[in-house]
Amino acid sequence: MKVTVDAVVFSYHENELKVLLIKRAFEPFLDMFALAGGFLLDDESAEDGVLRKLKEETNVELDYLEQLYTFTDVERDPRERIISITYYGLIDPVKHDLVSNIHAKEVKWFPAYGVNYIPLAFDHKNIYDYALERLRNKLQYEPIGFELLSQHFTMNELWSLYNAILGRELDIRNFSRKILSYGLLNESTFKQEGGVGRPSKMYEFNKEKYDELKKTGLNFEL
Amino acid sequence: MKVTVDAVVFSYHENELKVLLIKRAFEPFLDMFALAGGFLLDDESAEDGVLRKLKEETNVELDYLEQLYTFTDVERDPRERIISITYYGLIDPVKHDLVSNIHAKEVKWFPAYGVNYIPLAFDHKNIYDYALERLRNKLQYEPIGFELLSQHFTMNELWSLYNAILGRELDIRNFSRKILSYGLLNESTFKQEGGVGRPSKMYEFNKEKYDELKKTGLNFEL
DNA sequence: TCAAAAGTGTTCCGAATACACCCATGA
DNA sequence: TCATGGGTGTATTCGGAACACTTTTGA
Repeated sequence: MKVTVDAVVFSYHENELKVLLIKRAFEPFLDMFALAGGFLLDDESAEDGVLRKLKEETNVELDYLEQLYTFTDVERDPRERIISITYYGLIDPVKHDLVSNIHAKEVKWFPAYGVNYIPLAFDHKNIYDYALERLRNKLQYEPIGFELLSQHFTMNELWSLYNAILGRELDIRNFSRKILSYGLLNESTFKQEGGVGRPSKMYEFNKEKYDELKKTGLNFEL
Repeated sequence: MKVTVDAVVFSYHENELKVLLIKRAFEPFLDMFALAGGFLLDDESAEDGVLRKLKEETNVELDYLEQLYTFTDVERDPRERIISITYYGLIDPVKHDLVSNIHAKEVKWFPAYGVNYIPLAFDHKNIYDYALERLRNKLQYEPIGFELLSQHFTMNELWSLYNAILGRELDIRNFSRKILSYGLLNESTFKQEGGVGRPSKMYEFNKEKYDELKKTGLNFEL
């Protein structure tokens, strides 16, 4: 039985959630857009396989990777029986530059909410939907939003990201208070540059603190 | 690459959460306890494969089945590269009778909290831990507790089940109010039999109502 | 009529929400 | 000094937690 790995990679830039798609350079589904991915090798774990394929096909390196689901429908691949172990990944926007290569005809960020209008190869639409739902849920009870921002960010940027992904307008004052109350953010020495009005404080996510709190049973919410 | 499916099957009887294990009849790990499972066939989905293997090895038929995680460590099987798609299942206690067969030397329910003291084959201990954690989490935000009870049950039985799985004593009055507030339980025409004191009302889970409410965005909690 | 367990009502507290005002900065 | 966006404080509301009493049944 053959096994592939596929990844739904999200990024947040231009005030929008984006997803990484490639235009297929081979049959089946030649020239159609699809998730990055490919066959898993015998000497690598699925995680390693995903990272390898992403590097090959898109040149991105992830900051966060989580297994999503394994799709096993008998008919999901027109060639033969192939199951797919799927992942979703998050990436720092400063790393979002893409590099063309022989594995794909095109590599591109698509607005996440426009993907519905693009036909995708295989059952990749299902996988994408599943990933988006998972991202939305997870965002609300795990501090993963930071993975989609640069190391130093303003509260407003974090808030905009939450609004964009959750699709509703949160009260920024309550949001800010809540986020800060977990003590997971350090004030950064960076200063916001440009823009009118009072410059915002910048923060950075304190991963060590998070790992420490997780042991004692932190429950992050909203 | 070979692919197996493995299942962590939970049941609740004798006021205890139990897990289904089999004693292996073949190498490797001959005579060791392990999860039910086996190789996935080319013409079946993973779900179908799990149900087939469970039927073969233990004769149980599940009321609830959910994919857990796919384990892909290169070294997880001493024979060769084998990945495992794992599931957890829940079963109505009236169906908990087990049947011996040629696929396993023994088929047995173990108290869930005693599994730590039993060496398990392969990486099945990891899988089991993962399943228990998932069950605990899921119990608190999806109405799956009913799947572990008979069709007709008392509020006290449901409450005991929650206490046993979550490992803490909930306030039964608040618990009862909360559960009933979702309107997912129908009062059953059954009457509790035997026992001292005032007989309890019996309820049954209304799955149709649940499916209906889920569409309009129910969020069950605790 | 008594014991045992089921069932209902009420108070209290804290967190979530909604909302208004003050502050810092650059032009 | 003024416009712009950042930051803080507070009243209100709602749900969760804690807790005590009444009801129903079988013996």
